[in-house]
Amino acid sequence: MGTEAESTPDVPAVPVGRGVASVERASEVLFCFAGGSPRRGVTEIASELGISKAVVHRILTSLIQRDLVALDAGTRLYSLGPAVLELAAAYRSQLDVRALALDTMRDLVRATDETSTLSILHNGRRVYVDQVTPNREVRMTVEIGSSFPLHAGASSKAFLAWLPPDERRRHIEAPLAALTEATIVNPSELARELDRIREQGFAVSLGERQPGAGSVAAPLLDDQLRPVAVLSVCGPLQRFKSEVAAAAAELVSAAKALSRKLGAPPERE
Amino acid sequence: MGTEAESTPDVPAVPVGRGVASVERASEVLFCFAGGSPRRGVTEIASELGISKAVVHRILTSLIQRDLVALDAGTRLYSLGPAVLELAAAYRSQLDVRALALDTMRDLVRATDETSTLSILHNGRRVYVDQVTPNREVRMTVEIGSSFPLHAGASSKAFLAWLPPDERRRHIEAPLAALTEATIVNPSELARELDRIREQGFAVSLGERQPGAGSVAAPLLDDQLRPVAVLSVCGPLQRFKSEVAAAAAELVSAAKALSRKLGAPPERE
DNA sequence: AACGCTGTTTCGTTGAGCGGAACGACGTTT
DNA sequence: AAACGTCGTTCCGCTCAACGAAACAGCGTT
Repeated sequence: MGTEAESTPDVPAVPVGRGVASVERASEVLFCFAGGSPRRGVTEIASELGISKAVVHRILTSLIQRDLVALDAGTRLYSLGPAVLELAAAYRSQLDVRALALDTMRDLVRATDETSTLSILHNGRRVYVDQVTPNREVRMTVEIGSSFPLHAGASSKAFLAWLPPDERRRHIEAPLAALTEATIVNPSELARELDRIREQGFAVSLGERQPGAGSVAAPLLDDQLRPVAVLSVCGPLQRFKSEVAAAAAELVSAAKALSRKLGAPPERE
Repeated sequence: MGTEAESTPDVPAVPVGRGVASVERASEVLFCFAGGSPRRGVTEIASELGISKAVVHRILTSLIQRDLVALDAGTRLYSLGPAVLELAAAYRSQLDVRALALDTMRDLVRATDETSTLSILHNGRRVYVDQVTPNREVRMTVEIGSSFPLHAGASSKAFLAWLPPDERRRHIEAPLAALTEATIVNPSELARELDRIREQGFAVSLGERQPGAGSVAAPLLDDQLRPVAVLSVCGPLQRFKSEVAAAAAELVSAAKALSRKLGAPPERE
């Protein structure tokens, strides 16, 4: 029986019943395209995942039928297929946080004349799920679907600051990579920063994640006060510095209004 | 033995070897979220796909482990998970046509001051894979990943016009839904239009797919002269009407340059 | 309190999927 | 030009993992 204190916590907590092995292998195959070289052969995949060539080949054949994987007939190399776009479009359109936040994001852009973004937490990283950009010559844009670590940038820090203590600790204690010169890489300094963020209700980053970009971010909290998503306003660092205070004020009131719609109790003051 | 003239050509032509049944079922489960209600229960999915509840449950459990599917603990309803975004981001980043066309699209936007889009063919429909928008108060935007039928709109017609005759015929003979008042729904009229498009080298639509939107579109052709993707310039109908000729000229030269990079032979004239 | 509806789990049976090995198609090397 | 290496693909008998009917367990409703 023994506790679940495994040495390799690959699958953190799976109290659910058994799944289907071949489906999980198929998922592995899919994701091996996401990280690493985009076009790969059967042998390469098989050796990387430690399963037989025949199995990889059969799985790829199945995935091809649904266009989740594409086969270049010339090179005999496999890659992701167009159907993943279809799934992603469906996911985004049914993501209720996104639908809920969209109008507010438009308002934010109107009020600040800077870009507004929405991020969710996924797999220990932060992923952009939406953005609204202003009509300006110079404006900031992000790549929807791209992901970033949780210690750098305003949106990431906002997540960390409102995550449960144990999750927060896990991310702080991991080695903190310096994405830019401004990234906070000292764990105790980051911990202090997170406390301050939580106190003032929003996070600020000036080039911590990306050089030349600044942003303010605040969480959307559900009824358990867990951060469902993070809303941000961001722009080119140069001009954004002077806009931080104003943007933060708009942002915080927007985030609080959205949090209430998500079931968070109104501020007690 | 009998020929493969089945009554239901679900899988058009699969000369490849057998796949893995459970992987194909898992794909079915995934896609059932893409069409229809976004949040569904085990029983609903099982009855729709005609497989047992236990199997659906196990498949969902497997997909959850990779975040391809998410489970709302409260309602016990399943939906697509955030990992599909990850796959889509990977797909888009490795789509070579997209990388190839991006600079040209930026140039097009600069020259026309209207939105430029890139579409690919998938599953008998057209899917937007990228767009570049101009810095204007009023501008057109499309939803990346959303898909449309092949008979309405400039980009769709451009695909049809350059598809092999049999594929073209298949799409023309199907019932043509009127997406707007301007949609061409008469098969023979559409056939004539496609011939004209092919002759002049680009397609024009004034509100055929979406009311109030106009566009010109031209195909990117590979060495087999097959349409790999379609490039378009589009904008709000009101002002776009007067820009059609100029936009078309820019578009056609851009599309020809890209086609050459894709291996298409230079124009013989 | 009994019903009807979920999602979940159990368990014995069986056929689907596994994988080692053979095959065939290229490209490179000798 | 023949031999080799390497790739993707296919074959086929064995095995165990997935199947599905049925039982179970929560809910909300009647």
